Amino acid sequence: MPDGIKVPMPTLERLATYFSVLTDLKVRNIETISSADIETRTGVNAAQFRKDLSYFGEFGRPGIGYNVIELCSRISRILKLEKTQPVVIVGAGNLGSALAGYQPLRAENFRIVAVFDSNPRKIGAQLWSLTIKDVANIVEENKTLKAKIGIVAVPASVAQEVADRLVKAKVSTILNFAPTMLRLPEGVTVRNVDFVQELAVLSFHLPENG
Amino acid sequence: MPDGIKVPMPTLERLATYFSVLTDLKVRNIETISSADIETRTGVNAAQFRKDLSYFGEFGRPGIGYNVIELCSRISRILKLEKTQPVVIVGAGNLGSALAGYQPLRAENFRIVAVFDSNPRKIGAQLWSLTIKDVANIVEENKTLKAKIGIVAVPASVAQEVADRLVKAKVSTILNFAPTMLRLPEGVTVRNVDFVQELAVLSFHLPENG
DNA sequence: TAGATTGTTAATCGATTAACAATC
DNA sequence: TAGATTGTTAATCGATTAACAATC
Repeated sequence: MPDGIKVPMPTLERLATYFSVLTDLKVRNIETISSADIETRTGVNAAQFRKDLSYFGEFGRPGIGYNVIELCSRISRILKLEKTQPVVIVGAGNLGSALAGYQPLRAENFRIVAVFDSNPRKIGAQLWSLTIKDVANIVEENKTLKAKIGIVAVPASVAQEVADRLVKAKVSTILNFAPTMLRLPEGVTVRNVDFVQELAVLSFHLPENG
Repeated sequence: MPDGIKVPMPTLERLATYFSVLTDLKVRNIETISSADIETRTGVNAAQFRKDLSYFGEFGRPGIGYNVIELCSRISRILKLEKTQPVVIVGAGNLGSALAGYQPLRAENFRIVAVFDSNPRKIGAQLWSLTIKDVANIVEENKTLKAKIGIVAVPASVAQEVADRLVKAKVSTILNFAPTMLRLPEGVTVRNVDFVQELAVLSFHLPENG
């Protein structure tokens, strides 16, 4: 995987899609696929697929296609999904709790290792197999947990504060569910998931009457 | 709002962001803003902001800027957020439950009017102020509910089946949380939210060692 | 009037896709 | 060899941004 070239964000997002489709094919014992197959299964143009892979090297054999197992494992390596990633969640409300118990994350090698909250009523309570911890101790706690991925599942009003704490706790990538723009230092990657925004876009597409 | 011109998807997404920022400014009694202000608050380039608005008409005054209240209400109209939108959720698991109780949706004029599930243990149970209903009856139920927006919060294995039912129930836009590509008829809009994909992209950005 | 800021055009940038030589 | 399909180049498409005349 030649580095130094910047990979377009859409390519990375599609890579995750390919991985999920390939995992499925692997389970179903399908050995080989072509870029054309990928197109029918994902809607991504075949040339797009090949181009996406080309950022990371050569993966297929002309005339034959791609070996499912090999391609799957190479994408896994590119996305750093081979080893289990510890993840911390801040916010033990409905959303944080749902995420903590979300099975597909575990299936994909992400392990929720701690859930933090600031509410004294929640601290100490059990959530799935975890004990909710005081967010005030996150810097200390993460010295042993060593999570590099953090999830912000708190109201917008306290999201920046929580994000700052995560950065202090040496978390370097953040998935933000609060509908607010986080200001973060260089080197920290954020992705925002905004349910209201998603629904607003759908709302725009609603038929005019009816 | 001259129609017939296709609005880029990124523009629509940013429109929702502007709306949320403007709502906040309105509450804080700020009367006027410039595109440069928007840039500092959202990170969106000032020219981009003006271009985004230009798809829908003229909104500001040269030399002055934009009236917060007016701009807010016009974006609200563009995104069809002025009147309350009924929304149905299929899937009363952790995620569906969290979404049903998610306050910011309500604040933005989306009203969860029903939650459906297929599990007999869940059907009839209370969730917030709603009674969980049998998904088998969704077509019938939605004749009175008249929801045009549906949320799919079920496992990937049954997502397509659920989406088909939603379409039969005259839902025309779907927010899909299942990590699978839904095949839907022309005229039905889908947006996918994939937590695993989000984390996979973050995973890619993780520092090589540490 | 001078200063600020819009709406829009034109230039730039980047991502998608078609086409094809290389190769299995 | 003939047919299939890759990896990559070049053409196309679309989105972002800089620049500026219009205007408050």
